[in-house]
Amino acid sequence: MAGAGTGKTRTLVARVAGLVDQGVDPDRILLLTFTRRAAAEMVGRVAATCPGRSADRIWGGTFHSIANRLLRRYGAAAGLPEGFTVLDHDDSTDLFSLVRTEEGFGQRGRRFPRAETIAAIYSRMVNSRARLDDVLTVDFPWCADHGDDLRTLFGAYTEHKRRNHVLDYDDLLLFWRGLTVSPVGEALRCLFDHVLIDEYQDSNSIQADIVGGMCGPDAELCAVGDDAQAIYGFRAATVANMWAFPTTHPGTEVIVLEQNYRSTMPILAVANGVLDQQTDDRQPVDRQPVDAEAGVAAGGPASIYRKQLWSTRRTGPQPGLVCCADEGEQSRILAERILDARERGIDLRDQAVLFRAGHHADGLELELVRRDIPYVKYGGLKYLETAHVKDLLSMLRVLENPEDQLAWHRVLRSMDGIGPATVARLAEELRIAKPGSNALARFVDGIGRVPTAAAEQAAELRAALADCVAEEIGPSAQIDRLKRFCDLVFPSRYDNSEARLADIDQLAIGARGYSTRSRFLTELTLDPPSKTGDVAGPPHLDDDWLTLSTIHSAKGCEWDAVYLLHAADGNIPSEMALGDARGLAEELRLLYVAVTRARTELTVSFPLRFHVNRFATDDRHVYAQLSRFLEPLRHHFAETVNLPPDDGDPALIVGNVGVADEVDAMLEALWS
DNA sequence: AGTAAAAGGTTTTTT
DNA sequence: ACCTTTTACT
Repeated sequence: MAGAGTGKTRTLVARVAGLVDQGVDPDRILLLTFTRRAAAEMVGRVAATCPGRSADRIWGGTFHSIANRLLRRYGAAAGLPEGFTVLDHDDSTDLFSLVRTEEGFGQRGRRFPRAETIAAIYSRMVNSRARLDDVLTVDFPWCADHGDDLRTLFGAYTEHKRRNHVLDYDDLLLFWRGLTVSPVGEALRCLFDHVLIDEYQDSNSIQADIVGGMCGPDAELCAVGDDAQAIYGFRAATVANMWAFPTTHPGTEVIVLEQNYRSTMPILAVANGVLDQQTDDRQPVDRQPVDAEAGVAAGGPASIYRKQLWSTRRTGPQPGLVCCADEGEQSRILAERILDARERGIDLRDQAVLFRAGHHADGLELELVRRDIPYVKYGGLKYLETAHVKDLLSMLRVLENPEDQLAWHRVLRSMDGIGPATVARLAEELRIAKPGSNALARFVDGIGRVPTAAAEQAAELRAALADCVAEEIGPSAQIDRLKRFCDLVFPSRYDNSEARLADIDQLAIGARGYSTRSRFLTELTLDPPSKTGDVAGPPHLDDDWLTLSTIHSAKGCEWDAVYLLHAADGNIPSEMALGDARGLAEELRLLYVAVTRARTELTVSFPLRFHVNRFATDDRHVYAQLSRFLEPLRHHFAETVNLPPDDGDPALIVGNVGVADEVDAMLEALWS
């Protein structure tokens, strides 16, 4: 049980390294982390600590990637072929979309939830193991009318997946859990002597079952987490796993870490002040002061410690609070402060700007570009999610698995004059999804009639696929070859086709590091690059760049100087969380995560004026106030107020003097 | 019958 | 800015 910055990761790494040093076979250690990046880093650190012990053979990864590995090996017991395909989030959304049209929803004059929403409802239901009706009333009340249609849809979706031997992200966990309670379970439990889990507060109940199901009677289990940093409730993660741990696993020893090795006391004062506002009373709070030295408590029934972070870094700059007139002002002031910090010797790489939602950084990005300040943004729209990249990946997937219906649909649909109806006919003629029909060879051979508008494009596609089938050329060259088809198709499909074609070149460069197409594709679905341009390695930026990140993506990271943007009520806490106590509590923890990322300098800013909704074409705005969580902590901050001088642009309102009428009369005179 | 263009709506956060 | 639905056009 470890507070922010108290060395969770270090502890896990040290423990694993210790085990390996004692001669434990690395193969028999399972290390579950929240991201694959974290896994790679930790395994790397262990390997560095004990060289020559093949520490890189540890089973390290996310629940999903380990599930993937185990199911490839033991999936036969669950009726899975070795070569099953994994659907990433977008694929399952596409599949919902496909099934939805097949089932003919939305054609009855009433509006139906968007495919993305349907996928979200489904995933929420599965991961929280709640009944559909409850999920709808609690989390998606605006879709409650469509309960029955959704039932039909979910059935069709599942059938589709099973028939085509594909698994979505949720299935990976469900099948893994299924294996642990099946006759194969015993074999799985024999694989590992040690199971370790990072960020346990963000696991869901299925994952908790898996953890339990993987531990044989002699296995040693070690979980690390901070209940105050639980920020994935929207994904059905539950801190209850952590609280219940001592009960679920009798004989548990609870160790509490409270000393922070990261931040100065002035920053921790804010963090502690945020934490003090936790009111969630489902949370059993054990107020007894914990002896930081001994740090050990009996593992009684779920007990939790209200942590007070402390540090030996007693002094440091006072955190700043900046109140700005509007977003433009906020961007300007922050850019200046960032440059100033760099002057004072804090590299851009040691600074980060954090925000609640991806689009909160839009204004700042403009300002950074204008001032030539290099930055990398984490979160927000991902490179892989852009339409044209998905187009190209679909072509690779067709080559890899000619029975991949989703990929075929996307590829065929991209040509001119081909819509849903023609795609359906082509799928029939090519016998896609009929095992053994080899739709790819049939297509290359010229089977499948296309409308004249698509004739030239289809010919090029057939040729390109034929050139890539043999795989005598690597994935990068295949992408180059397929791009010639894109050259024909993109101009009519996208309005900025040049930029998109350039992206394809980037993708080809990124693929150079992979020996086979299959490796390239698997890597991309299980570990989608988290920042734009990640596929192609660091973009040609200067060596030094600033980090922009959502608070969620910043978990586990730290910087010397941290700026928190848009800290207005309605953003933090998000307007959508105001409804219930659970959501509000999570927003508070989110703020806690944000402020504890800072080592030395912390700046919080909020604009007084912000727009009502992000799609707005008008200029409707409201006047904002500081986040309710920070209001009681104002005395911890050095406050600056930046309001525009009063002389600028006074809103002079006089009555309507009929200018429009005059203009209209003048215009009409031109034709009447 | 089927595609393409235009109109109308849209709940953050992400493995 | 994107997705879904409706309408217009071939």
